[in-house]
Amino acid sequence: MYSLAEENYLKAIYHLENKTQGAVSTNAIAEAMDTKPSSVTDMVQKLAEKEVLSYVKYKGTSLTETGKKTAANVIRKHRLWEVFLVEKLNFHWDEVHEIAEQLEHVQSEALISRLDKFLGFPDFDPHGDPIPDKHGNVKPTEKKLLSELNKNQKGVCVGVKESDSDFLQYLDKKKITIGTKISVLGKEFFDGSMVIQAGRDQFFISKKIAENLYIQTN
Amino acid sequence: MYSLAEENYLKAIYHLENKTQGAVSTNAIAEAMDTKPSSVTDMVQKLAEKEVLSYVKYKGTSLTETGKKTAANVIRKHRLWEVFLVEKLNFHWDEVHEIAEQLEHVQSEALISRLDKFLGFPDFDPHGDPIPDKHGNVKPTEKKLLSELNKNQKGVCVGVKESDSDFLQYLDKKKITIGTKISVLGKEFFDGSMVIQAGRDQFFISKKIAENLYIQTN
DNA sequence: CTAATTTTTTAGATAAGACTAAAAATAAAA
DNA sequence: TTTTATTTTTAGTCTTATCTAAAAAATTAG
Repeated sequence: MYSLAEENYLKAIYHLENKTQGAVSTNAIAEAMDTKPSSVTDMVQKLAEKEVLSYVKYKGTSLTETGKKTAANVIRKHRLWEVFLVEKLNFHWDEVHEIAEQLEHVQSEALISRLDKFLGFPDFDPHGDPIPDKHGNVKPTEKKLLSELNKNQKGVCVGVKESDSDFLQYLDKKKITIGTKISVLGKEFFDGSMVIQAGRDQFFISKKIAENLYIQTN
Repeated sequence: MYSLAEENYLKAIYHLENKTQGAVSTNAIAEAMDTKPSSVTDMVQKLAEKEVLSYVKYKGTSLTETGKKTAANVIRKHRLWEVFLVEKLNFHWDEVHEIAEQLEHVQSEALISRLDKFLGFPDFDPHGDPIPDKHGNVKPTEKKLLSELNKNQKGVCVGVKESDSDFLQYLDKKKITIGTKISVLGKEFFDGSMVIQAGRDQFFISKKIAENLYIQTN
């Protein structure tokens, strides 16, 4: 269907579209893909012919519906494999990205739908990012940083912002993982620090920690 | 390390070496890979430079120790993934080959060793073929066709010769699968038919069936 | 509103892997 | 042992995806 390179371009453009608005610039794609702008121009022209994106010279590109669906499907596969690696093979959150980058390109509808079932139809990957459904739809989620919550608000930990190794070890120690219920017992406006309930433990966390944890509140 | 194409060549040559003796001919490789002999010559010359095989013009090629190890490793990955697909994702024996052809090229030592553990360190793939260990060694096994056994001999079903869809359904119906213990209760020399005990059931099978089932007898 | 700078595109080249057509070895037949 | 047939290799092309260097738009500054 699509080559490995094409899938990677679609994925990168998809992510860039969700990060900023308007058409995606050639340079931005080049940087995201760690390649040269001239290579991007070539590829983008090819993908435009295939109608997965629209491209206007000097103006940038944006994915068509087909392109979005295709990209979301690659991302779906990536995230399902990440769940597999962490849940079944006991990898750590921060070890799975590169492997999933390879697994995401394996072509087989049947494989993915069976994997999905095997994993219990997960909604989020181990970093808390939502897993698109088989039609490429991502259910919009109320994902906020813990630091945005106020006293007495609560939610479920769905991910981290930066998956720094030290930070992940901290979370391990505090037994915070995807799915852990968290409520804000107190918040200090002076420094942004909080007292929270995480699972059945209560403890103090700094603003830096709170700004690195994603919470789903709906 | 090695490209996808290179890995596929090594794998094909490995299989061909085990099927016939002496150097493997260019034409044989071309047929196995469904490509043209001229392409094979190119690739084989490249692989000779990399010292994974030795190649003498017009005389054919044979894998070096490094080449054998590399090929066995790809085959190891292929077979482990097949076990995963059948045991964990409930695919049928005859559906997994193409998917495993893709998965076998995913590069990650850690992934394979964890997968191996997750699957309980299997010795055989769903077709009964032995899984090489991490050093590329295949333990020699006493694999015979059921039709070669005589009265009162027994063993364990380790695979099928031709994985025809009708045949697999027959095995399903008879509850014969990899690991099923089989003993020959009676054998008719006239037509090669047998009465066997398979698991806890006893029944009659034709010569055609017996010639299609691999049994490990040691 | 020109000039300078940045961004983007074009043109031409390269490497991997495959192909076709033709040449060279080897093997088989007469 | 020549001749014929088969196998294998070489030479030259093609495609995909990349690159560098140079040209062309678009932006920003003066």
